[in-house]
This record gives sequence, structure tokens and C-alpha cells, in this order.
Amino acid sequence: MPSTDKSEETAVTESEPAGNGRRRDDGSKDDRAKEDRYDAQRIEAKWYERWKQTPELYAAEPHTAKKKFYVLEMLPYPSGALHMGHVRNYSIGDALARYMWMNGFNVLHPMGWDSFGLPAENAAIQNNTPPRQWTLGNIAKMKAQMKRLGFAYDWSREVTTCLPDYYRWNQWFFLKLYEMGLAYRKKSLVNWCPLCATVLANEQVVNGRCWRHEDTVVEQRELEQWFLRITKYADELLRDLDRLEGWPEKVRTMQRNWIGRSEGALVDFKLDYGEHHKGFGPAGSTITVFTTRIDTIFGATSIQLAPQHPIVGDLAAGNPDLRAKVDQLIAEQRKAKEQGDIGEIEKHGVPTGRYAINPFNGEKIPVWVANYILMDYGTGAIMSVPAHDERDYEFAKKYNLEIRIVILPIVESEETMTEPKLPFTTHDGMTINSGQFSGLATADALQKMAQYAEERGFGKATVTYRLKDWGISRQRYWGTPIPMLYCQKDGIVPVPEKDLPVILPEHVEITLTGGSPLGRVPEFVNATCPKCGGPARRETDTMDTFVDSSWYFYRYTDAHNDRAPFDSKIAQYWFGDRGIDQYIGGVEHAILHLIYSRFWTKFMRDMGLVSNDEPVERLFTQGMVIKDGAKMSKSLGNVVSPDEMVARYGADAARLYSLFAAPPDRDLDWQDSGIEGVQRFLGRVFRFVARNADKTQAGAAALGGPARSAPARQVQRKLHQTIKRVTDDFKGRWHFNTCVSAIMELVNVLYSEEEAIAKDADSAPFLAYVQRNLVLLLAPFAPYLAHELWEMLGETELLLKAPWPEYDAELAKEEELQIPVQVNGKLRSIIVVPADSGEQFVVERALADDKVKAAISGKQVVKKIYVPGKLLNIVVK
RNA sequence: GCGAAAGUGGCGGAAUUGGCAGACGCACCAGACUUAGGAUCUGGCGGGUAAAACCGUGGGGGUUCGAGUCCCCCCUUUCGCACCA
Repeated sequence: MPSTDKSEETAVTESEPAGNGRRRDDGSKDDRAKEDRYDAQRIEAKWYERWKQTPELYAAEPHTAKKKFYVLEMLPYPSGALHMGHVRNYSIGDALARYMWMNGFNVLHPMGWDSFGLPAENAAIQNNTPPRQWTLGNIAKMKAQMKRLGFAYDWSREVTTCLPDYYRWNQWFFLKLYEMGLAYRKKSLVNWCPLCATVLANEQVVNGRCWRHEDTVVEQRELEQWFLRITKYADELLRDLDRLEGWPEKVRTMQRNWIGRSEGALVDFKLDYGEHHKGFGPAGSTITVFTTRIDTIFGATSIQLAPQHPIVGDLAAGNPDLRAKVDQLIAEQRKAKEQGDIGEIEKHGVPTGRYAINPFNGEKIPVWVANYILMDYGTGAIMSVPAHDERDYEFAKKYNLEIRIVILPIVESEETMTEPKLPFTTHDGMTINSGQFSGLATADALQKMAQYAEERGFGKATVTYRLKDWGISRQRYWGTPIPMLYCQKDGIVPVPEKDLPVILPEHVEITLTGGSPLGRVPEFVNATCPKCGGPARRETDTMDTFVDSSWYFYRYTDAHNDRAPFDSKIAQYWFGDRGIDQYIGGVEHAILHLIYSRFWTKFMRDMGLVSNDEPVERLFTQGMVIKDGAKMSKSLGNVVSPDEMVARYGADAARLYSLFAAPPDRDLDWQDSGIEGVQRFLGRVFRFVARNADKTQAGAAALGGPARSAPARQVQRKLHQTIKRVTDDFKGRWHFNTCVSAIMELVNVLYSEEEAIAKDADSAPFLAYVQRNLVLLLAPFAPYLAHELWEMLGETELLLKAPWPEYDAELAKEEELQIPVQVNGKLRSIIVVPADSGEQFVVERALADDKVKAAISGKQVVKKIYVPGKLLNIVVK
């Protein structure tokens, strides 16, 4: 995923696990202490080696009778090193994958590299390293980090987007898009980031700034570019958001806003050139306005045009004074956009001196040009209705334009009718002064007036979107070459499918000036037209890297297919009807990646490649990892390196802490002392099992309890309560921080009852049972330690496939209850009663309690409220 | 300006449905074990008090036997949207 993280990536330090020979820093001479010491480095080195030997452990099975589960974390951009955000993201996904494995699912849990992109080119310029080399080197480093962290990925399906076996399918898709009329080339004003030295998609511009360079204002340039017709799916993209119940509401809202659907009408106003213009100019020219309030058209008292509107150009052609004023308006608008506060622009406008005719009443109204009208929304022209629109009202007040009321609040009778406070913008009013349309309710008027305009041929109901087509041309080197040719004779010619891939040449000089680097590679540029055999010029722009990530998760299902991007049947198995079961990543992709991916899936469905309408059924957006209240960044010096954490505390501790420190959907404030606590906890678990493993026999474990003594029963209760808490969280709200707390509590109880249980005659099978379950509970969160302990317990079954413990409500039930007793809502005492006590008994015991007696003495008991098993409240007066 | 989420000890955070506020962890304090401890184990730890009472979940009202949780008003923070006609 292209990182939206603006902080610079830290340099890598390779973190191969330290082996057994690692020097102990405690210098202990005590052999016994050595045995009991939780040595994360030793344990993790051992399992790291074993897992390296058995990569098939995490391989998804092909089509089986098992239920499938596709869990996916957003793939990283190979910047050089993982950061804590990655660790958190992948720890969540890995815990879920392991949990699902243990629940008997056929789990697909893949990983790959979103490896095209600008940083590789910047690195090339700075260090004179070819992008390919830099990128592949980074991938190797980060892959090693992931393995060291113990994430259970099916590496046999690894996808690397910068390699030809992947990007050839980008090109193949592009040809399909072109065939289907979904890819087209057009000249238009586009966003240009001077630092990236390339065009950006609208989605990559934030408040007029580049998404990667937030200090850099994006320029507008007129360029010919390739676009993907995402707008064809605007309505479906919007509609299907309602179905995505497994997505955070926040993300759905952001996408709704981005698509920006708006129902309204187009209305043609004929320009009136006046008597003396007869026979001159573009007589009969019309201005088409877009309005969502056609019901207010009788209140229109001017037309406002965007300063870039073509008619403004015509009108200003012979009018230097107007031209100058319009240029001023353009400058003001641009400045506001660059400052990101177009919303607060000081409204200015100039009259053109011309008039337009309102087709509803034949009225002549003045045509103005105004700086608050945007050329890229609607038609770039509006009818101004000051009485019923805030902006128009403000503008009319400023320039003394007529304000005419045509909407009134709906009232019971004419006597109660009052003048509305202006601007009166309700959608729930009634028309007046609107000719034959007077007296209609707003909704009715909207519909009837649009219909009228359509019948008379000067307008129609329409829908407008803010969403624009996706500009994918990039004037950069490190991306997928767009497989198109330009022939003098045949024009635009697609590269034939059989000639794919168009290979990205390797030894290319990269600069940030002078246009697309590929344009300077004659061997690349010069080609032959497949139609006429004559000379042709190759397209030298590359594709936006968001193309790569729009469909990569389908490739995982069939990663080595060399005849198609993937096999439809295989993809259908993993995607089902509703897509990836669980997708996990940062909220920064709420619009970019996640809207492009949805578009791509719909396009692939329409070409018959997939049958699902949506790529992702459930989406989880995790919070950021921050430190000292601020986002980690090099400049603040608060970056925590995963390598350092792994070296100091171990991968299990780093992972467990990233789950424990906060609920996963909230920001996590990293504290080094916090990870120490988690490491201590892992040590407590280790030592408990180290002391008790040999007292138990493997095999006895499977028999389970039964717990006979009181201490054993208490541990058993706690165990089952813990199973419930952890299982419920996986199924529901994903508060893994409380799962970890629950397991910590269980271990605390084990410690306090350990001695007492040791005295039981049948302690061995019971301890085996408890420890086995403890390890199973820990397995999704701290896999290294869990595997080590599993082995210490003599288990031979694969831990990953061992069944998840089952909760037994009977065993979890408390034998005694502590009932808080309140007097008038204030806690006065806590009484202990047998679990099966009835109300009468509880009340009796409460009234016999000294503290309760003291609190009610001399008062009269009015009422007793008993919440069974929970609480007793005695009301006195 | 509009919309959403959040505000709880010194800190990270619990309290899933209106029912013991502060689970779990960190930090801190004390004790044990020790030549030693940055290891480990045990205990304490919201404020207040000798102990109680009492006060405490951003502030102010309300509903209720009972409110962190529900309702009304306000404040702060974060995020999203913002002349989109």
C-alpha cells in the first residue's frame, strides 16, 4: 500500500534472531535460574528455524470441504523497514488467522508488496541505486522482519507488484478496460505535484496539497492523460455502501461524501444579446445551469458563471476590462484553493453586461461572473436565488441584487402566514409567486418543474457527482507501463495481448525534470504499429500505483497463474458472494485504495471474471501507533523501532504489547515500560509451565479435570471464564486488550493457587488440563512462547490446528456470590452467599449484617430491590 | 459552520444489557529471598480521614431505588466534510 505516512522511514537494522550462544546479560552462574528464565531470544530462535523448515504450515488448502476464511492485512509499501503501525496491523490479523485455524477453518492469510512507487525513484536519485534493486532489497529486509515477528503468512502466494508476472496483468486489465470503454484518453486540467513531478488523482489531493507533500500546493496543468471511468459506477458504489454493514460507519460516510451524489436539474438559459447585437456573435448561445432547487427558479435574479466558463471567455474576448476582472477572480479562486479554504473565500463578482432569459417566465436576468463558482462541479454555472440560498443571499446583499421570495413555510391558514427569515433554505416549504407552479410543496414542485422543463426541451432532471474519473497516468518511471502505442497513421493503438508484458526497461536515467523518464529511452519509445507495421511511439507514462493495489488480493488466490490474472473458480471459492472475510488496515485508505478496489471488483464482475459485487465483506481500521502524544516521526525523534523491541523483549512481547496497550481501533500510545510488563507476564507463564510441565504426563491432558479440591475448582472456573471472554471478543468486538488482561488474571489465579493444588492427590492431570488450555488461549497472541510450552507439555499435535478450547458454562459458574448491599443506593456492605441463594435468604443475611444494620438503624425500610445474583438495594426513610 | 467519535487515578486503559467505578498493566511504596538485584515472589496503591463519614468518571441540570452508562444544555480534543449550487 502506498504509505500515506509522511514521516520518513527509518533505516533498517537487520534482526536475525540471536541464537543460543547469545551472551546473557545477567551473567548468572546459577544453573537452576537459567532453566527457569524466560529467554525469548532462545525460544524464538528455535521456532524461527523450525518454521523456516516448514513453510507449508501456513499454506491455505485448495478447495476443501472446510469452511474458508480469507483474512487479509493491507500489503505494505517496501520502504525499507517495518514500523510499529505495521506490527500492530499484522498482529491483529495474525491473531485472527491463528484463531480461525484453531477453529477448523481453511484460512487464507497471504502477504505481498505494493512495490511500485515514487520513493524508489527518489532513492535512486539520492543513492544512485536502481529502483528495482532498492525495492527488492527492501522487500528482503522486511520479509525477514515479518518472519522474525512470527507472522503466519502463506509465502507461497507472495505477490510483488513491481515484477512483470504481476504487472503484466495490470496491462492486460488496462486493455480490457479500453475495450470496454472504461479507459479513455482526454486532455484536461489535472493536478500536478512539482515535488513528485507527476500528475495526481483527485483522491491524492488533500486541501489543495499533495497527499505526500503536505506543504506543497498542487498546480493545475492542461495535459492529455489516461482516465478510468470510475464515474460509470458512481451510483452503484454509493448504493452498495448501504450493504457494507461490516465496514466502519466512518469509512462509509467518507466514501458517500467523496462520491457526492446530488439530485437536481439542468436548465438552459438563452443568452440575450440585445437589439444591437443581432446578427453578431454566437447568437442563441445558452447557459446551462445545474440546480438542486428548480422549485426556486422564479426567484432567480441573476446567473453566476465560473470565471473559467467558456462563455465568459467569449464575452470577454473583445472586452479587455472584463478580461482583467475575470482574471482577478480566477486568481482569487486559485489562491483560496491553494490555502485549502475555498469555503471561506471572500465573494467577488463582476457583471458581464449581458442578460439571460429565464425559460420559466421569460424574464431577463443579468449574467455575472463570480469567484465562488467552481468550473469543475455541475456545469460551472448557477442560477442565483438569493432568497433561498445562503451563498446567493450573501452575494446579492453585497452587490444589491434583487431578492425575491418564492418559498414560504407551510402553514395552517393564510392568517398565520409570516415572512420567512432570509435566506430561507428549507426543503419543506411551499412555492409562491411561481406562476402555474405556485402553491406546491417543495418535493412536488421539484418533480413537476423538472418535468415541465423536459417537456418544453429546455431542461431535465439529472444527477451530479463530485466523484471524477480516475486519472491514472503518471509521468514517472517506477510503475506499470501503459500498454498503448501512438501511430501517425492509426492513432491510438493498444498493444496486442500476445505482446504483453510491456517490460519496464531497467537502466533508465531518473530525473524529476523533463517529463517521463521512459521518454528518454529510445529502445522503449520506438515501436512498430501492430496495425500498419509502420513506426509507432510507445506511451511513456506509467500507471498510478493504486492500480496495483486495486486487485492484488485476487491474485493471492492463484498467484502463479501465467495465463490469466487468476482463475475465476478459485477466486470465487475464496471471495464467495461477499468478498474477503476480514480486511484490516489503516483508515488513511478509506477513500483512495478502498474506493478504487471496489470499482475494480465491479469492473471485473462486468467482464465476467468474478461474481461478487464487493471485494471486502468486513473491514477493520486500526488506530495509529503514537508516542508521547504525537505520531511517530523522525523529526520528533519518537520513533520506536520494531527491530529494537524484538531484540530487547522478543517478538511475542512486541506483538502482545501492541494488542494489550489499547483496543485495536483506537490510537495506541507506545510506552517502553508497558512492553516490559508484558514481557514479565510472558515470563510468569513460562516459569509456571517450566515448574509444572514435568509433573504432568502428556495424554493426561486430554482427559481434563476433574477439579476436586476447592483451589482446583477455583482455577477451573477462572479458566472457563477466560475462555468465554477471549472467544467472545474474537467473535464480537475485538477488544484484544481485555483478552490479554483476562489471560493475565488467569495466570495470577494460577500463581496464588499453585501451592494448594500441588497438595491434591490428582493434581497432575488437572495441571495438564489447565496448562494445555492456557497455552491454547495464548497461541493467537504469542505464538513463539505458546509453541515452546506446547512442546514442553509433551504435546505432539500441531498447535495451529489444535481445537480452540470450548467454554463450559457449568464449570464457569461461581459457587459463592458476593452480593453488594446498598442502602439508598450507597454501598454499605458486601455479603457472601451460596450461588443458589434465593431473594429471601439474601435479604435475611443482608439485614443481619452489622454494617447494614448500622446504616438502617432508626429508619424505616420502604422497599427492597434485589437484582438476582447482582445486587441488593434497601431503600429506607 | 455541519457531522461523527472521544473526555474515567500519576500513566496506558477496564466496567459488553442502568447494578461493587478504577479490572489488567505501568509507575510508585513496603516486605520476603539475597553478598548483590535493573531478577523473582508477596502485599499496598483515586482523593480524604487516626479510622470512619464524606468526595470522586470534562462542567451544569434531570430521570431512576440506583447513572461513567439514559435525557437536556454547555466546554474541550480528535477525525471527516465544508461556498459542491
